[in-house]
Amino acid sequence: MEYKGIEVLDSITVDCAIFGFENNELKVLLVRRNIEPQKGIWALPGGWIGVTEDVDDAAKRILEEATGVGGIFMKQVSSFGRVNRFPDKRIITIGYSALVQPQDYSLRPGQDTSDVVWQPINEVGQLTFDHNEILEAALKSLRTNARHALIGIELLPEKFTLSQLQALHEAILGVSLNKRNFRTKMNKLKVITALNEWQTEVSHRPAQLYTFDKEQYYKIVNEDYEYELIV
Amino acid sequence: MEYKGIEVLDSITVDCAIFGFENNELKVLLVRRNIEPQKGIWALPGGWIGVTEDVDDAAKRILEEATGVGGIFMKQVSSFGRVNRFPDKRIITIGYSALVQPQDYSLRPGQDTSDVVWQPINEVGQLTFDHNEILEAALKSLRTNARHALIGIELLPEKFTLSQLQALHEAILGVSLNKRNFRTKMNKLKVITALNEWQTEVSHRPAQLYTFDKEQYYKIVNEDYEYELIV
DNA sequence: ACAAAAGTGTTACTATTACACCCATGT
DNA sequence: ACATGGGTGTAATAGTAACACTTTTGT
Repeated sequence: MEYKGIEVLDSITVDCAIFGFENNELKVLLVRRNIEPQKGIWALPGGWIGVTEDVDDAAKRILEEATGVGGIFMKQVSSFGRVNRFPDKRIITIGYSALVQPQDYSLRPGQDTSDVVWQPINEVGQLTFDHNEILEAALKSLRTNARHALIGIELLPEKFTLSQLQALHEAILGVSLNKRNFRTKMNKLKVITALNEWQTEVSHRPAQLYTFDKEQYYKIVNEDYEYELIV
Repeated sequence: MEYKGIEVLDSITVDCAIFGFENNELKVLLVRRNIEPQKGIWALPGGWIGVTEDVDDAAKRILEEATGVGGIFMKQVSSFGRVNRFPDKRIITIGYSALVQPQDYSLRPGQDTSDVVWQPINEVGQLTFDHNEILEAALKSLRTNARHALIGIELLPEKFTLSQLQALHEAILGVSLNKRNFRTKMNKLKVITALNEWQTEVSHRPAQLYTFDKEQYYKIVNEDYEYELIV
């Protein structure tokens, strides 16, 4: 099958759940379809896979087309293969997920979309096809990571306060956490480093700024719980 | 594309990593390819997806064709989409995984395979295409479950001893565990129930038999760590 | 002085880890 | 009697959870 002059696979697509954190809210990138079927309905950004393109690369390209920025690490979530998930035609889709900082991106609709927005995760309505299901799977994987305190490096600015980090975890997990214990845990994990800098221009005691200890952070991410044995 | 008289998708396949536990060893089901390309090379059982068949159902059917028994729950592991993973043709595959008891199955080669064997996990050599990678991903997911003590109900007989259960965990995780602590943990999780029955005809103190508390077992499985929060 | 958010002390409880030891059976 | 695996007691340490309190800023 050909699409925009490129030979693509005709029964597989990629759909992306791109998460951002802004104003202490977890948001997801949605586009409004400007083509049939389901024209006008909100959807996760998605697209076809080139015949000579790795699926991981297709996911990156599709994100880039939707947001204007590339080089983001896309993680595969799962594939979705029910017969009737897409009307008229049999299409299997592979769901991908990524975490970014909305302020780094200037959104512009792609060729087949009329709008692009950062939608608060609690205000996502009915999406097209099985995209709500894909989004749920991506969220679940995000939560699994957050429970192990391995989230934030992509979603927060270089310097951040512990309250911001806690708000992020609360937004992702959808629960409220105990301040004292959250801090104890973060310190114990050694994934953050205190800077000799403080917030300014706030009408209360300024919070100390922190950065992620990238070495320790990625060390834990790559271990991937491999050594977390029972007993 | 047509295969054995059925219309199938032509650039997607399913490959299955089927695990079994026998003689205190973790094993995986391998088939020897009897068609080109890579005829004669060992592989995970796999096949095409019917145009009117859910991908999950395709996985079940393929397992059934390889082992002669159906109705097993197949869990999706991941998809594999590198351009050159399959020679000559662009094919993306979706990896599935299942756990069974080898003694329940009588193996017979399918139409495109010359042999089917239960291969000990430590004696798996070079497989065809990227099947070693698919197997690794399936194993990793299996280990993640085992670390949370959520393994065994599919791999052990109805009644089993705690030593068998421990041997299973050790085989999957590839480590040795402390007997005392293993038992304490299993009891605490309440996923097993002691029976009023003991081993017979062993030349040492007979072990007490246990069953899984299915309700508690599946309750934990379905929670899927959803409530295991940090802090 | 007060509001607001940052940040710390402490305690009770639960889980993990590591050893040492006892028990019941067949030979 | 002893070899073999089954099975338990216990104590030190580490992690979790809950709550109360102090600190520093702007208004």
